[in-house]
Amino acid sequence: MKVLVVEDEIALLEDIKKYLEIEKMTVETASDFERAMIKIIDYEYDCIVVDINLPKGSGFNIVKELKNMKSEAGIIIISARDSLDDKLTGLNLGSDDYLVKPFHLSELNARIYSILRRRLFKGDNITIFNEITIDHSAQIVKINSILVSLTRKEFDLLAYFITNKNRVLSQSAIVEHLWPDEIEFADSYKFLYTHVGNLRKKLMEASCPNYLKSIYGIGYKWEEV
Amino acid sequence: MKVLVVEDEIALLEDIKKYLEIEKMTVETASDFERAMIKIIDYEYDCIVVDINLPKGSGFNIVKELKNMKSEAGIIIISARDSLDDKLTGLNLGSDDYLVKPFHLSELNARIYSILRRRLFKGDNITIFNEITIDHSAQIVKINSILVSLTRKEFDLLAYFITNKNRVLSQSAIVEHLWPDEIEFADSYKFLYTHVGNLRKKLMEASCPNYLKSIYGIGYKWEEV
DNA sequence: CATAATTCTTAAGTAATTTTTAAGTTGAGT
DNA sequence: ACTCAACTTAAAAATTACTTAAGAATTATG
Repeated sequence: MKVLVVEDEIALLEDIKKYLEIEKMTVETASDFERAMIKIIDYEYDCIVVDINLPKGSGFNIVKELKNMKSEAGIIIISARDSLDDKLTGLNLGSDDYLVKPFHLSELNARIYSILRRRLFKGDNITIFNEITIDHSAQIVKINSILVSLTRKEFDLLAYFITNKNRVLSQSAIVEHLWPDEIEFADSYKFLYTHVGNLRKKLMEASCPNYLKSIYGIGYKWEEV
Repeated sequence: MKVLVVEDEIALLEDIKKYLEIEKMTVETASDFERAMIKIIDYEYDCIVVDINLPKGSGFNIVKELKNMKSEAGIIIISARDSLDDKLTGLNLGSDDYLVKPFHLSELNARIYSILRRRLFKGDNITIFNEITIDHSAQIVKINSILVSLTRKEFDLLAYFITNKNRVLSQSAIVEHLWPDEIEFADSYKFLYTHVGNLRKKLMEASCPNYLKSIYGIGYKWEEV
């Protein structure tokens, strides 16, 4: 796992580097636009964390250049500005995530892992669980070869359950996975019940056995057998 | 998750203890080098949070001792000094993380969990006691490979007993651990009897030997052999 | 660009499960 | 034999989970 961090505040840069290295990533750093571009051209990274406010050129230009190069790297923008405009500009240009300063290093770490996980699903990626077939790239689910129409949240839920089968998933873990942006409502799981309920109903209508067990006080578990 | 916090500022020590207990960790404390070493020798911890500036010996020596003992515990150093030297000394000695005062308790919590996560990849978040297997992350208990369904209080009780096997636990210690919020302990421990009773019944139904001894007038003890 | 259709979220009411309370019974220690 | 601690049981209270339906917010469509 190779990460490039582009940031001109040296103290923060060092902190990020150290933290990510403890998390077993290979981290390289650059503190201005030019050096960042040199590294980007020379090496392939899995993920690039870039500050918007840089000497000698905006971080947005780095995102643009990456897209021009058709780079496969995930992009996380960090910025002191919290304006919606900046967020949209960043995401429109093709960045994968946007983090407002100040943030916890653990949060940055989580988002990098999230990008990697998404990366794994790229390409024709098909999961099969008994009578259920999930085509992640096409967002299609078939049960006994018959197509089941799920909404996006329902699809994400099912995919998350099945890729973590036989493990107990806490409601907070599920919520954090399905709503990575929401932090405030992390302890309100009311809406999760609705989506779980809808998913269960659709699966039942497709005559799929009930694999999804509720674990009272904790969360859910998708059980094989 | 068992954590030892070594810190001589009592106020900070108490704050940390409270915060981590809310996060469902079992926390023990020590305020000087000697007492810390006594606890480290006697019990196994998953993570040790240690201040560098201690009465009767530097925190660095604790790290050294831990490494000499080939302890598996994760180590987080906290210190007021922000010098790179200290940081490097700490990390070179084999600590996992370094936190500069003042810090947010949530930050400390995140780093402890980070250590726990790393530990998870090593496949070690499972406690085994004879025929009993406790999976702490999944909150699952198996006896002779058969899943036993426990409520959360029952699970917490069993986990607390087994992680403190062969130690006499006072009722007040148990109550304080399972109900960290309650302040009115004066009203005896009637409810503990109920949960202990329920736990015993479930264990017996799963044909588990009776390891849990009552110590008249004091509390309970989970006895090996 | 406005409208329709779908999906997501909120809210309220209900059901299921766990926790606590309370009262009565058993058992240990003096 | 007496006293207090420990245990059992069952029901009330509290918490957590589910269902349903309607209001927002998205997305699709003409």
